Amino acid sequence: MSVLQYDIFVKSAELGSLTLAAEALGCTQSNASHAISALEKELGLILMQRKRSGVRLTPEGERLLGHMKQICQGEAMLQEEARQLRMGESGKLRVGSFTSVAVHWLPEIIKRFQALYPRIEFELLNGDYHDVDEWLRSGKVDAAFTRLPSSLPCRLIPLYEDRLMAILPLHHAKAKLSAFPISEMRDEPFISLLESSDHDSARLLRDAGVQPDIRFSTKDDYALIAMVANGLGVSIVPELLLMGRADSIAAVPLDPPMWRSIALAIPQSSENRPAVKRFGAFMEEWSKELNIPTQPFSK
Amino acid sequence: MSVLQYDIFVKSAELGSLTLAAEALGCTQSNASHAISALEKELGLILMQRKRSGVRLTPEGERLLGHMKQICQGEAMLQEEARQLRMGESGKLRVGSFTSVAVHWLPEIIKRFQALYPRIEFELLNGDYHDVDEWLRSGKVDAAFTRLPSSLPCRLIPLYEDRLMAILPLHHAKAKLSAFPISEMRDEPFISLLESSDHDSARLLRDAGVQPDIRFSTKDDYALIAMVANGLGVSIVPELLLMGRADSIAAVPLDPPMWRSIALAIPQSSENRPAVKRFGAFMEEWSKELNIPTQPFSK
DNA sequence: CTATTACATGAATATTTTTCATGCATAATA
DNA sequence: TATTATGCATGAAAAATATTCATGTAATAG
Repeated sequence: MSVLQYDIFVKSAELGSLTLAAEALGCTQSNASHAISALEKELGLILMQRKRSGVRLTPEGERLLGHMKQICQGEAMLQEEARQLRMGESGKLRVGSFTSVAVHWLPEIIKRFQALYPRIEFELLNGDYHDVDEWLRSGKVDAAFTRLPSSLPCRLIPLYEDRLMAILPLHHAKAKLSAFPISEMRDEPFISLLESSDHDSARLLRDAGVQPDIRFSTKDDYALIAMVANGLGVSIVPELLLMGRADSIAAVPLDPPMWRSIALAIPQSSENRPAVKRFGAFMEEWSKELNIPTQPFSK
Repeated sequence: MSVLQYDIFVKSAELGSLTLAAEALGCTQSNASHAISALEKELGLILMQRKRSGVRLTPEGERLLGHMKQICQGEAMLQEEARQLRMGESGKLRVGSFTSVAVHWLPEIIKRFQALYPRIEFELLNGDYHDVDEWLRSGKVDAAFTRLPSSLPCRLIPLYEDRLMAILPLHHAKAKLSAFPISEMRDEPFISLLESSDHDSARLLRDAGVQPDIRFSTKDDYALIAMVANGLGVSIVPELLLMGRADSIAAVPLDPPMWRSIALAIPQSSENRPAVKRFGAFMEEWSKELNIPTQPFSK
C-alpha cells in the first residue's frame, strides 16, 4: 500500500471531501475514490461514509486515522531529511587522520567547516598511516588524510608538503646546525616509532642506506618527542608534528632535505556523497590558504 | 513508494544482507536489490554500500533508517488495529436511546457487553423518539433503540413488549383498580410530554378518540412522574419507565391493554461494521433473557 | 585457481495506481 | 415538481511500479 494513499485518506478526512482532497494533492477525484476503496478493501473495513454532501469518517476510520497520519508524517520527515542530505547541508562525515593532522589541523578545519555547514556532523578516527589506508579501503571513512604517493582507489587532493626534520635535545651539540646530514644519524642514539616500516623516518633512512642505532621505540608521536626532549636520543619527524614545541626540543632540516606529501583521500565510493563533496571542495580551498609563515621552525 | 520497500530496507539494514532480508520477507533477492536501488534513486542518495560480505548502511542510510522504521512501525500498528477492528474486538459503538432505555437497560447492557469485549467503547446519545430516528437516518449512531413499527432503512431487532400504564398519585381513588379504562382519562387532569404528537400516550389517546384534559406539559419523563406523584394529575407512560418507582406513584394497566414495542435498529450502513454486528448479536441474546418476573408492577 | 557467495542487471511479467469518460444519487434551485 | 448542479462510484484503458527469472560479476575462501 503506497504512502500516497494514506495521504489521500488523511486529506479527505481533513477536508471532508474527496474532490477537494484530490485537488489539494493534484490528482483526480476518481483516483481518490479508487484509492480509498482500495484501502478499505485491503483493511477489510469501511473507513468513510460517502454522502452527497461529502465524506465522513466511520469510527473505524477515525481509529485508524492517527496511524495513517503517523505514517504520512514519517514520510514527510524522511523526504525532508533526504532533501537536506541531497543538498549536502546535513549529513555525517567520517574522517580518518593520523596524529599530526588530528592535532594541528583538524580542530581548525572542523571549526571552519561547521561554521559553513552547521548541520553536518563529524566522526573522527585517528590511527597510523596503515590504519587510515585500511579505513579508506574498507569504506569505514568518507575521507582521510594520507601520504602521497598512494595507490588507493581514491580521489587524492594534495594539501601540503611537510618537511621532515631531525629533532634533538635542546642543548645537543648539533642543535644549531642549519642542516642535519642524514648519514650522521647513525652516530646518535635513535628513537623510533613502533611498526616503523611504514613510517616516514624509517623509509627515509632505508632509502639513504643509513642504519640507525635504535635505542627506544614507542607507539606515540608525542612520547617520542618527549624522549628526545629528555636527551635519550634523536629522531626524524615531520615538521607539522612539532608545531608549538620549539621550547622543548631543537629541530633541524635534513641534508638532503626531505618532505612528506600530505593529501586528502576520498574513496570512489564516497565521492558523490553530497556532504563529502562539500568537504572535498572545502579542503581544496583550505590547502590554498596554507601559508608557510605560520611554520614553527623556519630557518 | 510502497511501505514494503521500507520494510525491505529496514530488514536489510538489520540483517546486513539483501539475501537474508529477502528470505525473511518472503521475496526474491533480486526484488530486494531492485527495491533498494529504486529507493536510492527516488531519494537521490546512496543508502547502502554493497559488498560480497553483505550490505552496510552509509551515513545517509543510517540517518534515514529511523524515519523508515517509524513508517514501518506505523504500518504495523495500523494493521494490528485494523485486525482488531475486523475481528470486532475493538471499536466504537455509537448508540442512541430514549430515556427509559437509557436509564433502566443501558447500564446493565453496557456492563455485560464490556465484560465480553473490553476494547469496544461506547458513545451514548439520548433523546426522544424523534431525535433517535434522525440519528439513525443520518448515520450519527451505529445502533439505536426505537419503537416498532418503524419505516427506517434498518435491520430491526424486536426486544420487548412494554406495557403502557396509567399512572396516578398513590392515594388516588382509582389507584386500586386492576385496569384503567382509557375513556376515563378525560375525567382527570392530564400531564403530558411536550412535542407529544410522537409520544406513546398521545398516539394512544388519539387512537382511542379520547381528548385528555391537559393541564401541564413537560419535556422530561421523570418530571412528568414527579408531577403525578405530587397529585397534579394522571398520565400514561410505558412500564419500563416506572421501574423502582412503586413507592411514589400508583400504576395501573390500561383497559384495553396497550403496549409499545421496543426494538434495536441498526442502519444498513452500519450493519456490517464488526463491532456493530457483535452488538446486534449480543442484544438478540439479551432480549431472550428479558424475563417478565422482574417487572415492577405485576397485577 | 576454482568454487562459492552475495549482490547486480535486463527483460519479461504481474500488479497497482492513475486517468478518462461516464453513471448515479441527492440536495439545492427555479 | 422538475431541473440542475454537485459529489462520489465505476469500469476499462493506460501508465507506472513491483516482482520474478535467468543470468552476470566480483570478491573471498578453500
